[in-house]
Amino acid sequence: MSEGRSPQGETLLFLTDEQLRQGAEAMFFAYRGFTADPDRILDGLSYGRAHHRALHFIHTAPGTTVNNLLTILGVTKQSLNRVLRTLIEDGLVQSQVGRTDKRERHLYLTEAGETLERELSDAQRSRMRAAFRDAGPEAVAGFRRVLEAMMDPELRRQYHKLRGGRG
Amino acid sequence: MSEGRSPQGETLLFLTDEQLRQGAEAMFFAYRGFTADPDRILDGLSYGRAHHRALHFIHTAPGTTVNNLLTILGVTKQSLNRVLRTLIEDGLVQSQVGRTDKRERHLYLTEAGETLERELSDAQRSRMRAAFRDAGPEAVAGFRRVLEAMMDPELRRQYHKLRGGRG
DNA sequence: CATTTTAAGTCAGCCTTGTTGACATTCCAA
DNA sequence: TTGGAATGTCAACAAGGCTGACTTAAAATG
Repeated sequence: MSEGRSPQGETLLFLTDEQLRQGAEAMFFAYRGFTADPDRILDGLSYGRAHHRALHFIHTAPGTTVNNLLTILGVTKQSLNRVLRTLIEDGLVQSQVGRTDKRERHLYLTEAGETLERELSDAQRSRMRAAFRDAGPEAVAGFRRVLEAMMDPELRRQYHKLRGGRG
Repeated sequence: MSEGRSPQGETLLFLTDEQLRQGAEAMFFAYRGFTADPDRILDGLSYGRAHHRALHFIHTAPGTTVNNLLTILGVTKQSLNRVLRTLIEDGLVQSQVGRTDKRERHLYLTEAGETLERELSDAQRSRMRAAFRDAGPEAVAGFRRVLEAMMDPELRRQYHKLRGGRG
């Protein structure tokens, strides 16, 4: 498809409504694939996708506060609390009172939490690895560029913050 | 397959666990953006994301049967039926008994249905258009290549079937 | 010091959207 | 004529969102 050599003069075929519609459907179908493998694992346990997301981001940002996690996940504290409570009860997540500000709780994965997080992430990554490999490095770069441009500015900020120093 | 200049010798940095994790987070944040605009419109009406999906795919594949739509959406007939019933009651979707096989129902958008579908899709597309434009045609091609590689084979088949003749 | 604000947690109730299971109807096809 | 497929419907349930109201503790601020 259009290898845009000429930003001005070209037909911009990739911006037609039909192309955009196709892109939307690709997002829909791909997201299903993206969540399918960890979902299968979670089905066996008494957890859902919400638990996976919490584990994922606590792993990524260990010591994060509850408030910070709320912002990242984009849910209410009541929703998150329901998930977090079971994870803490089950010994997958540890909540630690803040040292400088004792109102805050800092969240960490326990060893068991890390183990489950790894199992879920491995399942998810193996599909992504195959997709990335099939598509090649340049496609992956484009993939990321488009996804990033699609985010809300506030979420993009969060995204960069998470990857800061690691990316 | 891999575009790479040096399939063997290169570091394959884009396949490290950290890079894959970053890709997963990009998917998560971008999908939020992807659904945000139509969701805002739906909030006002008494509809949800499920209604949007039904409208979208009936628009894309007019005359589709219920069973076909079930496969595409990946939900149970009971779930779809609940959504479909309200759309039909509200005069957005028309269900037509099949001519050759009278068990089947063929689904079409009414004029009102087309109007709402367009409103929702326009909202979604305007963000995608901006993202595509920002990222450029080559990035968009990569974006689509990766998404397609991420789909379940059965869904990829559905995806191609939908775009057949149009894509 | 008194007051206000912030962080977190909790309770109750509601909605959407997914699920199973059971069952009826209609109609094609062997 | 009978079996099976496609559809529709009813009931019940679960996950995971939401709002609103309220408490506790601690920090920040006047």
